[in-house]
Amino acid sequence: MLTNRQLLILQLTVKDFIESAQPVGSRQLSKKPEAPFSSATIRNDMADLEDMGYLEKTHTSSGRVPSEKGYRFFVDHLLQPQTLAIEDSLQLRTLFHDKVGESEELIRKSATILSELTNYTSILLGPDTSTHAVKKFSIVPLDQQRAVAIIVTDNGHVENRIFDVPPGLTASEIEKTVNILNERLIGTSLVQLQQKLLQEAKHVFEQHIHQAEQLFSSLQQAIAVEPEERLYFGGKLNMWKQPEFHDFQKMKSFFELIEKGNPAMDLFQKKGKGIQVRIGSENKVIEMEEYSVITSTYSAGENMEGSIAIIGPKRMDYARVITLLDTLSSDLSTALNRMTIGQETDRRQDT
Amino acid sequence: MLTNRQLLILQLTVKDFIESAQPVGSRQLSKKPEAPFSSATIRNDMADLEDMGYLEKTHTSSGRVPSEKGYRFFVDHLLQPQTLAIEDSLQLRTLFHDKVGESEELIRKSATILSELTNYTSILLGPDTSTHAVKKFSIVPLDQQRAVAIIVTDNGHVENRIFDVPPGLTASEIEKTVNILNERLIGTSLVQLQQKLLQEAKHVFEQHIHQAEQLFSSLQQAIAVEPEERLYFGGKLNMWKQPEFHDFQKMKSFFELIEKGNPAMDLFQKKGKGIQVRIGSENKVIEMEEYSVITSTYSAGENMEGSIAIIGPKRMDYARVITLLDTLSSDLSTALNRMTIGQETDRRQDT
DNA sequence: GTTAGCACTCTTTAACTTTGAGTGCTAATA
DNA sequence: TATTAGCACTCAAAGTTAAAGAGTGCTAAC
Repeated sequence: MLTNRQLLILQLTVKDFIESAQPVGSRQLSKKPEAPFSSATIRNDMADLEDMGYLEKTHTSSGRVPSEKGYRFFVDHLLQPQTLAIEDSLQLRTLFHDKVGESEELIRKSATILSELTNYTSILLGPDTSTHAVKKFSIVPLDQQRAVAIIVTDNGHVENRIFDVPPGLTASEIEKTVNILNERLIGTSLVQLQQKLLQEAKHVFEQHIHQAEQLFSSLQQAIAVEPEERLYFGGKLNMWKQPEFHDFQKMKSFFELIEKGNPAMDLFQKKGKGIQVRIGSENKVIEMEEYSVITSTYSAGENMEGSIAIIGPKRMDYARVITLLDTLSSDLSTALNRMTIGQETDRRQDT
Repeated sequence: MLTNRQLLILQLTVKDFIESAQPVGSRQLSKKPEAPFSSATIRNDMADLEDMGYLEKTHTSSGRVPSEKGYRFFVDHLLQPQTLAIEDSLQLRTLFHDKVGESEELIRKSATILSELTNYTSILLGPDTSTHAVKKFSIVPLDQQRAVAIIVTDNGHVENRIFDVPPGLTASEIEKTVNILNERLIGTSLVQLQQKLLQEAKHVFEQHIHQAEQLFSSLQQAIAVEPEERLYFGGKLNMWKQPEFHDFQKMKSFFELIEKGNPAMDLFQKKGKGIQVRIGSENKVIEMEEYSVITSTYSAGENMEGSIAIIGPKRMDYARVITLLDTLSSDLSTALNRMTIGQETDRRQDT
């Protein structure tokens, strides 16, 4: 369908526009050594490419700009495989240099570095922690009315919530409560906690504890760990490093999009593994029409998955971001998996 | 020094400018029923006020704009005491309706509401938690190499940190460790923790625990609670509701100021109690010249203090913000104090 | 099939004009 | 003496016009 020269010209046009953010004209292209054709020749090819929908003009006599179809073709067929620049991989490496205890920390840092490296906005979705198993319960009374419930999960995450203690409950009864919880509910995943609490622990409570109902309902509330999806942002402000966003209205709407969170931009509509590129309206959301999103996934141990997204202008440096995301997500996976290996062995010993 | 009419005109000028964000001219003012003078009269007075430095012109034939001196005079002498609008106080009240367990939560919410009510950016500085006393220690082993150290303070705050466990340490030894910590260090404030750990607990460790040194240094790291100043922001984006910030560069520099955190803007240079107003260059920082800051303090129990700041354009609605801040800070104080009363009684019982 | 040449289009920039709100000053007025 | 009307003047903002520059499409020559 497309001649070799047309392919070349399309590629050069997209590349040039990605760099310069300016519509590229035939004369300009013809000056490049990679395109040793006259401007007229290029003009003709460009006209054809425009007819086929790969290029667009911003106005009748302007240079060409890639259409979404053009970007899509570029990403699918014209992307030259790239190796990570040395300085990039050095930067990435620093992430794993000083070892960090909690996975959350590592993920947060990844978001930051990614945004610094790309100059786009990065959004990391943490793995769904609700499948983590409870390692230990603890209750610390604060005063007559209140106590802190603490849940430690097997990945080292600590959830805590303050709750009301029924008046007159003695310290020994609280101790008993903790014991019951620990006996009955250790190993339960956070999602199942509510349910199991009812099934396994309720009757035990009623037998042993004074004022069981009140305590129980308080506990139930405290234990209701909301399944908050954890989003980590990097470089929220980066979009204004892009010239096409040097504009008040655009920045404003971008921020509103970001701050509003995922409702509008359901970024992580994961279909299949590997790296996904969504260009402009491929995001299926009107607010995202001006942006491209590149996503990838990483694993954090035993069927726990997180996602990485980079959001930038359609005129994004796809090649670079893709390789960057590729290596980061695999590095992140190994690092996070190593963190949980210990647990696995450990858990096996427990049973 | 100033005639009554001049005072009136100054007041009206400032008020008008605060509302409209437009330089105010003599003719415009003369139309207001509050100023039943001819434009020429007003013009003369304005000229005088300009000579005295209370007003400025943006260019030779423009209307007048308050100078910093003008704002200062307005705030000090011309502010009419205002009562809180009903809808405002209703909004504020919602804060305290549904009771929240942890003080942090309440403070965070205050920041949000304040920014919504004012359309400016709010920054709340949480009380210095490092003086809180430890209520309970706990250590939960995760696997052979790692464990979580948990510290609960008497206000219900939970600090946790993952640390390395020296290989070969037994479960009973960990239990012993926790016991030692709880025996020796409960009631210690977080600031003193490091020091006391060394003084009181080190020798005990050496007597009872195998591999004391390694464990001890791990613990020491884990316990090093950084004295992070906790800042809570509300309405970071609000500045672009102000017309004078409908400008790319200004918004950008405002964000950089905010994100960079306090180094540049040491907002909470508290001098004296009560409400402080700092206008433009009174902030002593070049980056803050365009902004005014109004601060207030609240108490969170027994000589623990937090601060509230509202940052907006110099053309800020001082009257409203001041009353708002006044009532919020006192409401917040009572709420937070009530939270800690229980503890006080409780702590007395302990000793 | 490629390229040179040319007329044409459209944006961008700068220069110029107009309009409107505002000022300062002077002379008249209460 | 304090206020006001009147008038000439200034300046920013908005609109208009003109020129420059980059690009296109098309035709004819190579």
